[in-house]
Amino acid sequence: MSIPCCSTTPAPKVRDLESLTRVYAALADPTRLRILALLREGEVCVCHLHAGLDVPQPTASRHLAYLRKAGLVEARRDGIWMHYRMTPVSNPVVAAVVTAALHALSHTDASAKDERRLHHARKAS
Amino acid sequence: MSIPCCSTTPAPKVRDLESLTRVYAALADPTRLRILALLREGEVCVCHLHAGLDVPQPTASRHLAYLRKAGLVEARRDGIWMHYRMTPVSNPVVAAVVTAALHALSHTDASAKDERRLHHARKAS
DNA sequence: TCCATATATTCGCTTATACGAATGTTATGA
DNA sequence: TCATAACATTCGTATAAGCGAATATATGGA
Repeated sequence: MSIPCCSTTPAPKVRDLESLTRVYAALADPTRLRILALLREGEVCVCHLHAGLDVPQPTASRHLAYLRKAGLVEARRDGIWMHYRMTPVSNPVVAAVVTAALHALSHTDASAKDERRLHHARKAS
Repeated sequence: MSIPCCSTTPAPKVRDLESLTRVYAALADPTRLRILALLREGEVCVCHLHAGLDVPQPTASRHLAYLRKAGLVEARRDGIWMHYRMTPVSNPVVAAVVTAALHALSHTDASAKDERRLHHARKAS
């Protein structure tokens, strides 16, 4: 597997293992992985996210807060709605980890079902 | 980032998100990441591992058991000693995740120090 | 058989996390 | 100002994980 950071500029050090473990902890939950999969193609509002995931709204909100604190997603307010999107990861080493995660997610059945529910919810609203 | 599984054979499905989250949970601990970094170049016995990590022996043993249950490492007995090595991951999607982890680890200061301690312990024995 | 070394497991405790349910907050519009 | 919709947070509880200390297991040799 080729890692882009090595072929371009000297990669900044991952200061400590702590930051790396925080990313992995954020990925170690099925609901959060499903959220990231739904955000792969762009921002989604919370209402569509929790419809797509078929989980209670507070559950989606809590996991989004977790991902936000881990620096993996960020939010934008649009009136009543909050739109979440993936944060462009500046650290190329962490970016490679996230890219691998997204690739793995694209192979899961759960994500495929979630996407269908998401598209349905978006058409309905 | 190019992922080998897509350019070669059709990748087997990651059956469920559970297996994926178990891998990420296994990676979400600094001691376990450091262990994986030390195993990158081949098998290491527990005595050298816990010397290289500078942690108590039961701590190393517990984390090795965790990694073993997660399917990331396997052990071989050689008399009194147990040698651990990374398990060749059959699932190419999971393999890509692990490869990204190892790459990230290679950028940490902690791993560099651990390797120096490991080499020192090996020479001393 | 008995001992020493290497490794694994258990115990007690503390901390982190996940969930459902309930409640709080913010923005919009009547 | 009040009601409502969309989100966020808190509370209580259950479960999992981490650590130090102690203990158990296994192997090889005297």
